[in-house]
Amino acid sequence: MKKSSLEDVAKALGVSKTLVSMVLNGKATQYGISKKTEERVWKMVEEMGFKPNATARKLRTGKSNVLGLIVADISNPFYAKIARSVEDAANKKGYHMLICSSDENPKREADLISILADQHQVDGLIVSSTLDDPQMFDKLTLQKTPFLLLDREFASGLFPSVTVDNRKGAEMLVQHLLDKGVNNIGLITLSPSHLSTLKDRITGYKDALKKNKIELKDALLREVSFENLREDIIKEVDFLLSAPHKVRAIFALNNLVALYALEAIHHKGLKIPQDVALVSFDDIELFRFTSPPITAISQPLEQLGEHAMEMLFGLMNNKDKEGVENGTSTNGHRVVLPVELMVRNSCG
Amino acid sequence: MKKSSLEDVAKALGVSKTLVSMVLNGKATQYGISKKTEERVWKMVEEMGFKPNATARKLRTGKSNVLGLIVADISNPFYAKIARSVEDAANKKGYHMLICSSDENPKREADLISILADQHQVDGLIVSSTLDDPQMFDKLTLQKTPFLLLDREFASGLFPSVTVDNRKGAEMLVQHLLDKGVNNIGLITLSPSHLSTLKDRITGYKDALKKNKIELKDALLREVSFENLREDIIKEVDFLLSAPHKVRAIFALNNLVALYALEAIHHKGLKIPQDVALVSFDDIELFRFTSPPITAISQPLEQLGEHAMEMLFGLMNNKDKEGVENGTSTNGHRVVLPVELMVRNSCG
DNA sequence: TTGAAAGCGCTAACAA
DNA sequence: TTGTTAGCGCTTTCAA
Repeated sequence: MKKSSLEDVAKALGVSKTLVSMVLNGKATQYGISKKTEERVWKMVEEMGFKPNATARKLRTGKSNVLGLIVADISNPFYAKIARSVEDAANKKGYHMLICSSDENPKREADLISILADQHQVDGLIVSSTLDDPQMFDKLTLQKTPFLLLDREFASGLFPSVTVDNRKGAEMLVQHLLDKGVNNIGLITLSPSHLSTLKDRITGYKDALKKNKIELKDALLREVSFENLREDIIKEVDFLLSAPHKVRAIFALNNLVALYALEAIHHKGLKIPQDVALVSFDDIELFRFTSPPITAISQPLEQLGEHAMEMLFGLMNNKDKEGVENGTSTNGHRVVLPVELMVRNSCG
Repeated sequence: MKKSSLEDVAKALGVSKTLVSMVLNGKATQYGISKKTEERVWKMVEEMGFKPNATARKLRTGKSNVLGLIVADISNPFYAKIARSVEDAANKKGYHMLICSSDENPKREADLISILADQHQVDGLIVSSTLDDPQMFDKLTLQKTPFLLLDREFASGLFPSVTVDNRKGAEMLVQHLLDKGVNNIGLITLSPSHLSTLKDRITGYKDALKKNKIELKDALLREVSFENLREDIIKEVDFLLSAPHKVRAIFALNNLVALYALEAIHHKGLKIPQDVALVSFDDIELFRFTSPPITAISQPLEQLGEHAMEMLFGLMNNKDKEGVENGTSTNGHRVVLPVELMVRNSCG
């Protein structure tokens, strides 16, 4: 059973492909096609089970109704939720998602961007980028591929982006610890350390200390590598909890770090929050179930997806309107969403 | 900066499109193109940053290097892990994934299948199906769209599939409880109840009881609805733990059920495992962190993806070889992977 | 060793 | 109100 084409439908009806195409694209009235003919077309389309070939359509119109999404790791619940929220928002507009994981590997991400944008020519691209160098995005801008940065942005702030207030979130988290009377707070971040999310969170940490006139000790800012997370974290937790620092709290810069830190702390036979408090960015469902439940910063994931789609569609439409020059400024295409402190029992 | 086409490259070199195409597809030697010419082509391709347009290629060859994946919900960590494992296996062969969530909605799933297979014409399709009626898959078989069922299959067993041994897993879980001396075990499954995974797990539960000569009480088999999970589970947990049944253990048929059951039990102020034991299918990372950690059946997710891809590629290749009639039998295209019991502290 | 030309299935400008 | 035709960018037969 071969799939039927526009031509098959047209032949079966004894009309032209044009006619069928016009009806299918809802342009029957626009072209003044008689109601009767239109109905005949619809009936035959139904009968033959005809579905327009998206590939051919794309080749002709340049539109595929496919968008690309690149995240660090789709199996990380944080990105899985983001992906779902983006998927839902896209579906509402008739789009589907090509989803790829970069594993925080810049080379891989650059390849993926090129594959999605240049080869598959997605209609739009959403990237939670791990790149340090904005060159790939300059290229996308030049070749007018609509794209936006999700969750992470570049220092320049020149590209359209939807992010959350990482600085503020970190500040809230640290302030919460200070309010609880803990002020010797170790921080564990991870490489690649150029990520805006991580930098902003560190800034938030510093801001909170400064506001409370607490001395910043650089030795308490630890960095672990993404490739060697587990071992590194065990080491750093050990370092922070031992003399001379003996921190009373650990601020994990993302959910993965928090999880491994939690294990490391338990492994040392220490109690949370009695012996050490633990807070994390990236609230994930898991944190409600740990012992004790972990205080974390929750991000409005559904809104991230919705805003991202709205903005991307704006960019996709703008693309056609030639007059508008957008490339040197984000033209208001920059959204920062507020975050929420989820207080649980990991800080006493 | 417009993207360059084959023609642009050809013109720049003063050769034909054919030549460039042949070189690009690694057929230079096959067609006896001179080394010198080949090199000139590669150089120009590099210089102009030319990337072949996958859409045009697809239209011509019928191959897009895109595969479809439909799961219930990509934000469910279980499916997120599966998706990642499938993505990795696909990438190794140069393929990328269009990923969609069906929300256990049969209508939605049928639509998605049609969109991916008929409109986008993916080269292959992997479905963790929520459908009761195999009709959609009969259609795919007829129109020779390579596909396979992942995680869930149909009673007929006629379609290619990669699943895990759900029956055995459930039996192991129940046997584990029995070994611990708990034999009054309530089971919570969920609708849609026709899913092979759920049915097989229930069979496993029954088999374990039978082998141990324990009477099966149908009243202990509870079903909650996917749409109203939380409330239903609270109700059923309540029912099972109260007189007259007063079960000593609850077997959650999947990870979502387990999570809500855990909350419900905690909410009632009961202790696990002292007051009631809890076990679950679908091991997720979260279960290691709950209090207490939950004993569960772990599935070989990476292997699921690998086997799925291997089988799908087999089907995709077979498709071309006309002689082979495969449609009435799975021709060995049916893999059932073993599962593992992860004993933790939720059973005493 | 290379090129010309057809055609994948669709849309849209133009013609009738 | 409907049809003819060109062409999106590529691969592939056939010819040279």
